[in-house]
Amino acid sequence: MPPPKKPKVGRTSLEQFLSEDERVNVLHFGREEHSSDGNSPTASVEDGSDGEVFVKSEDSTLNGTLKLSSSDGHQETLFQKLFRKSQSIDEQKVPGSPEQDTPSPTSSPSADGDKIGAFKSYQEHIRLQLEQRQEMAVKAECVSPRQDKLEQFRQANGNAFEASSFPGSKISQEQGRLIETLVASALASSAAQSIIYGGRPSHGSVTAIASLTRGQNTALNGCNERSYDTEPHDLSKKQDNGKFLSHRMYENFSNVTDKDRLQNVYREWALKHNKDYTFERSKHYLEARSRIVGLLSERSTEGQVDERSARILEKENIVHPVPTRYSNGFFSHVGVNGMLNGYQRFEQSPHQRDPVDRQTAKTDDTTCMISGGNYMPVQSMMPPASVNQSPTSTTLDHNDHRDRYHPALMSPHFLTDSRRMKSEPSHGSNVNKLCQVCSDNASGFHYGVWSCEGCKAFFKRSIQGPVDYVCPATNTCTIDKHRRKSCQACRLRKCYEVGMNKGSQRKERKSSGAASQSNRSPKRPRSDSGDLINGVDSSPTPAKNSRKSRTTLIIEALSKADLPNLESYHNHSLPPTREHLLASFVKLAEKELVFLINWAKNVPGYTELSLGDQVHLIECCWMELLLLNCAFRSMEHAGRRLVIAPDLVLDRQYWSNLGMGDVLEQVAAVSDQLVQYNLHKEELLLLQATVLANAEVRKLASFNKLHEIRQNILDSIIDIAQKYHPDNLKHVPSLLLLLTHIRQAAERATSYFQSVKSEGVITFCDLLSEMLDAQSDMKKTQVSSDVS
DNA sequence: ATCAGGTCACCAATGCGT
DNA sequence: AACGCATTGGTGACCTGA
Ligand SMILES: [Zn+2]
Ligand SMILES: [Zn+2]
Repeated sequence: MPPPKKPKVGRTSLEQFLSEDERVNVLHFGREEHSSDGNSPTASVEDGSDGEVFVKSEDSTLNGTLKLSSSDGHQETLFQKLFRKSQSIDEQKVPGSPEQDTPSPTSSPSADGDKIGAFKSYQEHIRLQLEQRQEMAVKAECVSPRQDKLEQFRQANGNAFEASSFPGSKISQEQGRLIETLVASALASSAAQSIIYGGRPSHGSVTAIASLTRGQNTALNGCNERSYDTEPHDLSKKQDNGKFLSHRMYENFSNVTDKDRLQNVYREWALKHNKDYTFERSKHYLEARSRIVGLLSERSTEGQVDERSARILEKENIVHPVPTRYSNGFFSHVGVNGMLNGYQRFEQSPHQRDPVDRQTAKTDDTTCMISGGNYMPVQSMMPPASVNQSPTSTTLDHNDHRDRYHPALMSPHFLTDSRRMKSEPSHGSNVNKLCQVCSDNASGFHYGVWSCEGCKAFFKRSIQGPVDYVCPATNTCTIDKHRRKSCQACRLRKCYEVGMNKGSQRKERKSSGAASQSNRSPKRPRSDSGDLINGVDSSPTPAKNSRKSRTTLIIEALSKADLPNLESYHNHSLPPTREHLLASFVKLAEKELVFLINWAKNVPGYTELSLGDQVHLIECCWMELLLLNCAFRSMEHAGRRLVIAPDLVLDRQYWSNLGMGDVLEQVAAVSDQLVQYNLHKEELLLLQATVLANAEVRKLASFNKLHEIRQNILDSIIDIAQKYHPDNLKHVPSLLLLLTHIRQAAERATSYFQSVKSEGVITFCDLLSEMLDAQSDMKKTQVSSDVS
């Protein structure tokens, strides 16, 4: 028996994803309604004497970090332009914020002076602030702090913006469009940083950036009739519980231990004195992420990433941990009695899995636990190191060999099931065609893919009835002719991965057969196109045409990997309590995650990023993508219902049952906006890709590549918007603005998941746990590496 | 001819009784 | 513990109809 898995105790909630800076900032934001004295040491957006708006901060390094974090250095300038006061952000003015009540470490003892003294005084400064805010929060009432704050700000500054605000203003349409675009990009970037820095090693810029976000949003409120807000939904509806981010964060923050606090403070301080800070990962980064690495490393249809990841894995000597326990819920739908022929229930006897399908069955005395390696073929890209040699494993079931063959003894004789000899496909057109799922001989073009009878039937069953497959290993099982029965989950995943689709019919395939060489139609529905477009760098062609065609290729690639709408199999006979809903929710999230990771591999260029970067991006944005998809699915309900899954549509009244009512409100509001923008499916695909490509702004190892990907996707978005919304110049920026809300919602949701996980009531599967732990792990390692 | 969907022999796994 | 038997449910070759 595998040892029971220790529940990983993480930090409990939002604090997990907020840097000290951001906490402080938001806390302060919440506080200001009560103390309008403006005695604010944190950064905030304020109007200057003549309508000028600038960012002030306690932090003298603010401007430096802003520059550092905005990759091209344009945003500050653009932001200034937005408010027509190009001189507004004055580098000299910012640090010396006159309201500062405590000297900041950078303003008094300089970096070259007594650093320890500086640190201590800064530490003390933070401590005082914390105490102050704790007091303030106790006094705080159940009023939406930000709403008041915004209203206050609006009243104070409305005129300044209205003077030349759009619409119906003196500003030309082009100017208006430009401003919108700039705001959108600035927002997207700042929000990106907010979440990233929030969950990870903090950075001095986050305060300013968070403020920028809010400031811009608020400013926009004054400018734009669409009335964007820091909340896309009606804040007045939320006054009843009054649990806004700031308050909740305060609650969580006040639980941070002194040790954590000091660590954060030190980290912050260290970072502030290191302007050349670059984003680095621990060398054990990938080790702690075996599952996502496994998924990312799995042989894709194009098989590009595999050699590299294999090398990395080998170098890092990654051993896939044995999955110890899975949520019982995952098996609750496996048949009436939980019986599962050919796929033994893992929770009961993982070691009894069909020995035929084990690559390493010959080591059955030591290796019988299921691990990713067990299912890897020798020629698999997964290195041998991934085979778990856990001594804790039990023995294989030898009684069940019967007519089975040993993989090591594979021979044509063994490979043929004598009882069920398949008659060879006689028709000439299918000859040479292999099943794209299992490489058996394809019997035809089924569900949009060349596939064998078995995979066709398997997919048919999967889309017909409720299925709830869970991979007992690491979602990296090899699916081939002989092992396709080993793991239903991976088989189904592979089906989707190669493009199987219920609705897909073969259309323009007239001249099948021998004519395959001659008609090189640009629409290559299958894998060969993947290889072409996965390299974003296209051959030198006329710019316009290549961009157009690139858009087509990108959209084709994204469509091919489109995320399926997975069923939740929520038991509707159970009362819609928090636990039951959450259990289904979490279960669904894990399944979606698997598809998500495979989806990402189809984003053109993604697999060319370093493996570490791939992991990092996914970790940053997985929840965003899930929520964005949810918003899209829910479009037909106009914000009143959320389609968590096709079989789980939640009415608004139940949203709070999940304990994340605010998150769902946000998602629903975004969904509603998507309806207004008449979002097309192709646009969604590109937005998803945008979220992924924009998940990190700091210099990753593959920074240039990522930048290139991002640019290409943005080009495509613009192209598509012109196609579907030629009249609406604001369409693209509007969509990008919505992403900021999605990011915020995702931030909240992730935090909430984290706290749910730490409660221990609901079992989180390993992949999800890994994702949730990623932030805190990275935080820790970063802190230690910073300190050292 | 092609393909989605149905059919059913076959098989593995399990539980129960002897 | 070993065995036979019944039951359940996944698999895939084959069938059917559009
Ligand atoms: Zn197949
Ligand atoms: Zn699997």
